Amino acid sequence: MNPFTCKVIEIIKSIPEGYVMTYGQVAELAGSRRGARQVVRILHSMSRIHQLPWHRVVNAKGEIAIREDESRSLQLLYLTGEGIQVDGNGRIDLEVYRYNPDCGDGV
DNA sequence: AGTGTGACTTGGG
DNA sequence: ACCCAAGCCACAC
Repeated sequence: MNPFTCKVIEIIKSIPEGYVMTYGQVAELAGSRRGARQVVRILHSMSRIHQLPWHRVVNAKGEIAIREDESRSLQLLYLTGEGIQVDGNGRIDLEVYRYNPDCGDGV
């Protein structure tokens, strides 16, 4: 397993309850700004194995990235269950719920 | 080996 | 605010 994958997993596991991160954010923290798609693949592949909170990962628009499937409803349920406000289109206020490991605690 | 696709991102109209 | 196009990377056929 390459360090990038490992980092991505660790980062996603570090997302606190009630907060979300974008794919690009995770990828950048893992060391690859262009790795957003790779993050997606890792989530798809490892979420079940590593029990990752995949529902706390959204796209840059702050919207639930997944297509219209059961999983999307499940993610919506998880997010709202953690206290995150999601609108009818599955959109989230990134300015409010975005988690910054580098600044979220110190600032 | 080449082509197509995706739970993405950013920039421009 | 919304829609469209181009860029990127890894995997599947």
